[in-house]
Amino acid sequence: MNDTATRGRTTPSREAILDAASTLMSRYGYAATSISRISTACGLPASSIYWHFGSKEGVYLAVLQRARQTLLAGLPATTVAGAGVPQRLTAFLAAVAEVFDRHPHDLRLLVGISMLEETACSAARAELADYRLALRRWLADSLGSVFRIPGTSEMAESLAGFLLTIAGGASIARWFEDPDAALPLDDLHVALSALARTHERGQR
Amino acid sequence: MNDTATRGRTTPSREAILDAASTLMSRYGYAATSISRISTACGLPASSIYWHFGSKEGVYLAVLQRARQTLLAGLPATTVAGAGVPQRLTAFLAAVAEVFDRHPHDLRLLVGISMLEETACSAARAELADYRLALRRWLADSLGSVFRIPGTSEMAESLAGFLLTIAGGASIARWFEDPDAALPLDDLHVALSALARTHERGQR
DNA sequence: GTCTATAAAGTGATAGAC
DNA sequence: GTCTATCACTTTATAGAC
Repeated sequence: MNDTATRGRTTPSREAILDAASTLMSRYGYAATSISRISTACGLPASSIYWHFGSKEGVYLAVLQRARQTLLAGLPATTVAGAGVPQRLTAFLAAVAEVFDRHPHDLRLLVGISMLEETACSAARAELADYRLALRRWLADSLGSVFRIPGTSEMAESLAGFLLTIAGGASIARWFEDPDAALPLDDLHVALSALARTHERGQR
Repeated sequence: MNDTATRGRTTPSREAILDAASTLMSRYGYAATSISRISTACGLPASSIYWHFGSKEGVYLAVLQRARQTLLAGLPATTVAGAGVPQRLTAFLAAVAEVFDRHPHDLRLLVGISMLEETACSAARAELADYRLALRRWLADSLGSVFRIPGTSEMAESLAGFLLTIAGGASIARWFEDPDAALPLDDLHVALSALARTHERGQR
């Protein structure tokens, strides 16, 4: 990928290409999404795609960056309101579920985008790692607010990791079994409450 | 895919092709794994691959079938021994973790194998669904043994679904972050115990 | 910035000798 | 069952007119 990716920040045609590419890639994966399919999907010739993004990997990288921005921009504040821990936990989990429901597309790009070991350039790997890290950060800070502890505490980090794992697993389940599957909110409430109690007792 | 896939059940060359194909597909996904790469990896010409499996989809299907058999054959008995529920739950989770550690390859085929919406034939979709269902069945029966309830009870099924989700999410985490990441056994013990108590109280 | 045209390589799949 | 050779097509990517 050369530096042509820096040309033209948010022109309509660039966005149209990214729309087509992200739809196709989240559906079929990186390898199975060809430039020609993107071209027919967005109506622009292949050479325009190369002019904007330089290479197929350049398209992939731009798709990931936009997906990350979209999803992170849609996250609510990490300050959770509510009288007690159970109420705040319920409110927080509802917010998580809403993000989960609203962004199946972007989450699939994060979670299920074909294999990465050789397919993607290191920039794409870094982008995905940042993506995941930002989600984890948001979860930990929000959980800190729920339990009135620092978001950087071991407990908040640990609970965030557990929740991120479940969100990833639920994203798989949604794709394998039921496209409308939601997060198991009740189970999560019970499980996170129990884990929090264990942490507070200092048993870990 | 034609019926040539039924020729020769377990000849050495057939196994060699499947070894190469499953390694490549679990690493790079279905779309990014070409017949020629399989050919060079196993040392047999492309035409031999077509003679054995009829098509690329035929190879994929055979890979999935063998992965399923391998993984399911390695599952321990669903009867869990131990004095009390906590002991049996610990023993069971250790067994799950061992399967998780021992079969990263087969689990990746189940979980991460590129996108499926159009790539795979319906036979492959059915194979994957069966695969997942069999795992779920084993989890539910084992959990039934742990809690001394029927494996078909709502509680066992519900806990199995929760655990399967986490195993899938952990498989993602293993691939994204840490190749040696294991299942969060302590967290799972706490979470499953709490969920079981909630079920037994009939609160769900 | 977008168009047509095309190069160079790789793809799935097949034919036919042995 | 495995080999070489090959077909028809698609792939990524570029050249150059407008």
